[in-house]
Amino acid sequence: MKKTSLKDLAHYLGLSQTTVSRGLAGYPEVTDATKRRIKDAATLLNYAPSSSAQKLAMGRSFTIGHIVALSDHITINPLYADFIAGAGETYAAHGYDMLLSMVSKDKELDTYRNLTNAHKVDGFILSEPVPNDPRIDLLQKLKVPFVVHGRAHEDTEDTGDPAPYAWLDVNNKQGFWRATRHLLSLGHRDIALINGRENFNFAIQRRRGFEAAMTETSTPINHAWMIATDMSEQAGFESATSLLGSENTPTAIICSSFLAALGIQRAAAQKGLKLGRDISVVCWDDCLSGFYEAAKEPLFTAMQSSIFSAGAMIAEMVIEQIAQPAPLIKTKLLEAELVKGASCADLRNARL
Amino acid sequence: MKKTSLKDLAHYLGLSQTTVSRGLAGYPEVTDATKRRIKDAATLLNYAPSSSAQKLAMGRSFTIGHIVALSDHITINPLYADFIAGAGETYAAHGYDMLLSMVSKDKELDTYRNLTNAHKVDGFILSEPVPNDPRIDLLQKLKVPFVVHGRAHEDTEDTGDPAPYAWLDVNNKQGFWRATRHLLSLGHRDIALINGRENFNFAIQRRRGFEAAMTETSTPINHAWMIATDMSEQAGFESATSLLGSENTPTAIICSSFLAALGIQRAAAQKGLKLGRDISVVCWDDCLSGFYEAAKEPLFTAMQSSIFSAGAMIAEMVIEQIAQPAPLIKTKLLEAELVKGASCADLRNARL
DNA sequence: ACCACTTTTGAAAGCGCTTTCAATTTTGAG
DNA sequence: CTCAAAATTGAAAGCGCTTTCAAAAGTGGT
Repeated sequence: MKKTSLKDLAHYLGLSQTTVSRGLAGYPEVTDATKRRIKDAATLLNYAPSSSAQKLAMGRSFTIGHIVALSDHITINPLYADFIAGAGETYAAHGYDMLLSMVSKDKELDTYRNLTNAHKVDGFILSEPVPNDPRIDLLQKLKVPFVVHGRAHEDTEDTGDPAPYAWLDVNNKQGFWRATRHLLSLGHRDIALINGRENFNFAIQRRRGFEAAMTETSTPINHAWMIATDMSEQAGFESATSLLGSENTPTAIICSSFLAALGIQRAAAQKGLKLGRDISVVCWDDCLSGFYEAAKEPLFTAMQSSIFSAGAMIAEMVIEQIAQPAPLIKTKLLEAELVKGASCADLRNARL
Repeated sequence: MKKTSLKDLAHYLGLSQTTVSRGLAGYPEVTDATKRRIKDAATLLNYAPSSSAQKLAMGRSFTIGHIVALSDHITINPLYADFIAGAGETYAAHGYDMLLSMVSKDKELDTYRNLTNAHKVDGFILSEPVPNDPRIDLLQKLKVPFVVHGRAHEDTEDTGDPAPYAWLDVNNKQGFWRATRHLLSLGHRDIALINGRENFNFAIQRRRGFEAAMTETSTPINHAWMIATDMSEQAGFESATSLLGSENTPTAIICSSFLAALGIQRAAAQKGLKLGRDISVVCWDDCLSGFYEAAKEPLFTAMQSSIFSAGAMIAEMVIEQIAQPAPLIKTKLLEAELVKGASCADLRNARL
């Protein structure tokens, strides 16, 4: 059976294409009665509008581009997977599609250019920005809507001030500041930091938050206890093993990922230390899906910020920006939420 | 500056749209000289054809759909990420785009239907087929090209016989048969299996390969040594710890993933056993990117089969199928390659 | 019954490309 | 030179939709 076109449908109904088109789009000038008739016939004849025709007529593509640059070794990490899952769900809900383009690093900028010029996308999401990111310059020059996940420029880090581009980021500094204050308020003073590597901005910001909280409470910082490493279980295990191995050990550890926290737990267990009694842990938790058993009280006290919903929100942001006639630049700074788990000891009621 | 259209370009060149269009597409009836002229002007004016117009005119979308169904907890595992990275690269090389749609399980079939009816894609890649997969039925009814990664039907497992749909799969049974024979040839008889869970077909096939090799050499199978568990580092660690903990231990372990092999290594190390001397390991290796340091001799003896290139090959397959006027169903069975590493002891030269 | 509105419908002009078919130019054999 | 065949170019008809603008139909106050 051949594909039914709008024309076929209109002919079948004895109406004009105009009316049918409007009816399907839900325009108010079409009577509810005819709208019904149209929709029924559409399902009956199994009609679906041709998206390329719609795109051409409307001059928009209803597609958002995500470009991931592959280096020698690919980097679609689980964080990114969760992120695009969140975005994807929102796109679907708004009738948008996601165009995922995987290209080698050297073709990256060209790909942004081509997708834009060919009108294949109405906007972009840009991930993992680096300082003075050339992609941002390019997209601004191309005048195509885009939202950055994270921030590329230092100066906007703390305040969340309007920047020349739209972004969504989580307040990493504030998050670790709060985590540190929480431990301090429980009476901890010997606090270690197992952070991510400082290639990307978020790790720097988290360290600053930690330092700020320590400094403003006149708590001495032990620099031997500040570690910047991978955000993996193994790295967490190794770092914690070394921290807990010396004679002088911290009473609490702040770490940058849930996975690392699991490693810390393993290291502690191996040394016969109990989490939340002998050693306290607060971790950053991106709420990766598939990591937790449901219906359980949280294992770790954590600064939680779902990367899935970050994806969803950023998707809303591009869609909104596309809808705006004037280029409106919005930014959004998410605050991580302190969720108390069973991993922190209160030192103020010292052993009775 | 406004977007340059074909009309603009033709006008600028003093040629007709027809000629310019043909020139850009590389048709032979256009002189090389004018072709040059056209291409130069195109780059000069920064011309890029509107993809929606092209799609409409040609009746094709040059887009391949990948649909991932999200359950409560999302499952974009690193394997799938590598897979679509491989596919994505091939798409880019052939001028195709990838449409990645993330929808909840209950909307999955509708999404296939909609994308097809709206002509948003020219074909699909279908992942993780289950027995009697409804998606396969649907796509066949819709008469849209598609290739399945893996096989849904038992009966085609062993022979690679033509099935009513196109697929690409790796010969899991043969792979583990070879791995087992390899260990047997080195003099091992006490071989354990740490397999993936048997929800999906590949784990069943691998077990069968193992059993076949053992049976045909009249080597007794110890069923207590056949474990089906997650394919994670932790699961590998735990399984190996228990295998190596009893008084009666295997001399070799075959396992279903590189990650699990790492866990086995850790368990062995903890018990003071050296890999390739005290205990031998062969693993299945999907060649996930980002897991190995470059320029190193392989850690494990493994059955290697790159999932990245599986993605690339399957992409070629859909593209080819789309190009065929008649619906041609091709299947491709990949053989994993036995790569020898440092993880296997040769028991035939017993301690001298 | 009439007029001035307000609703509802439709004809037709795009959107920017590909492609058919016809027209024009070039080529080369006689 | 001539003329048929080959090579090159162009006019115009779609592809299937949206949307402008005009026409037709309905509404109600007098």
